[in-house]
Amino acid sequence: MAARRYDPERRQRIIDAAIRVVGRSGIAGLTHRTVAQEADVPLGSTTYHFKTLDELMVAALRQANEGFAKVIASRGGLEDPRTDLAAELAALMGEWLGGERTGVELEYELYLAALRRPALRPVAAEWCEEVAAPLSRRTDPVTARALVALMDGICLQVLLTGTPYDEAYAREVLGRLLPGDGAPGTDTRGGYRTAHRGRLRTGT
Amino acid sequence: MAARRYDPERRQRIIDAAIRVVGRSGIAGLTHRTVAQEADVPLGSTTYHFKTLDELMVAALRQANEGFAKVIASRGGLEDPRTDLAAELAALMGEWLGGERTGVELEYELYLAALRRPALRPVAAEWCEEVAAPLSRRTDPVTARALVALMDGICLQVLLTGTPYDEAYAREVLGRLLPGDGAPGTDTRGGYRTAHRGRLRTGT
DNA sequence: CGCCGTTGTGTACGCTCGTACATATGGGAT
DNA sequence: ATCCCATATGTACGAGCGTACACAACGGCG
Repeated sequence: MAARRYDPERRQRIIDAAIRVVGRSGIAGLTHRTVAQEADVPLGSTTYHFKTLDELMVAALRQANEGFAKVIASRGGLEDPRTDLAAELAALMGEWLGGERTGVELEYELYLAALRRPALRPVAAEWCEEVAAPLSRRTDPVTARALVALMDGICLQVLLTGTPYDEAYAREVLGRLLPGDGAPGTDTRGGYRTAHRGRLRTGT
Repeated sequence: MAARRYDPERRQRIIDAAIRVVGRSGIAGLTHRTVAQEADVPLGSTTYHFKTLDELMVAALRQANEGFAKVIASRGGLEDPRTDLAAELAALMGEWLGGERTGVELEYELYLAALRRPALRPVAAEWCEEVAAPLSRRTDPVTARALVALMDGICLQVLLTGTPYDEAYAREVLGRLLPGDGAPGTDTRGGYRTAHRGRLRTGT
């Protein structure tokens, strides 16, 4: 394994390894040693590239954010003004939550770590803005921020309580947040049913 | 259960100490030793009463939940159908977030810990239901759940990104979630302004 | 009154952690 | 070709962790 000297991708590989470690064992399992082992580099290498674990987490969170941003971008429907925005978002969440729990846990854990680690807060703020930006183009900035907040809240309820994700519910309440630009469902008073325009998508 | 070396307050004091420790140093700082020191009991005492740290966290989270439930209950306005529910909730959040950050961090950290610790999930679920229950009496269960989700999301955005809490914004978007039961603000399209009935409250 | 099992306490063990540091290496400036 | 220093590595240290386990205390029972 020698001949690893001068490895310009070393830093990147360490970040990738950190993400895998957090995905597998959570932030609690993130140490210089576990990352070194996962990346197959000596201990000194991780401490050299990232003096502190916070630094490593910042890099990992930033990279995880980019991954999520790609997922959003790849789902073109968000920009198309003819689609039902609430339905589109609800479907997106369904897809995300329907995948491996590991990936979702990973991103949320890094994101939520900002609660105690001020170093992560700017990155968390970036994430909020990045997600809200494309939504702002469909509605307005205030609504966009609220949509992000509600999506966060719904995802957390699913993840924290173990309740299964209910896409119709998500579509309904997301729709209520949209300013009355033509349709959505504030008319379904005492509980949503099937009263929805827009295409239907299978939940998770 | 008889009174051997009967110290019924011992267990409770350990829980209280655990809450203080989490408030000060976060979950990462929660160990049998730190709790023992904080509670001024020997190390063996904490391991005796709580075989595992998860067990201790469950007790701590449950107790923290009770504290929050009291805060809600003490704010009578929620039950009074004449008050503006969205404004009431926004004010409640303002009060909560305006207090010491420690307390808010504490509850959220324990709550969010359920993401990785299945043992905490039933307690987290209880909390959701406890908060949603009184809201269900004012609207319907679906709306109540959505209100809780949105409040969570807004609080998290404040806590994770460092953005200051904007009570008028919260009131506006919470109001949009309410089914059109008479008033609130889905009429303010492209941005909220001052268009609100109900009393005004100073933000944090 | 004196034994006994439940309940509480103190200490010591093995492990992993972050950190520091002395050393090796090799690309690029000269 | 030579030298220099940012890069890379291996090891050692002290601190803190969960856990185990032997021992002290004391109410109930014979």
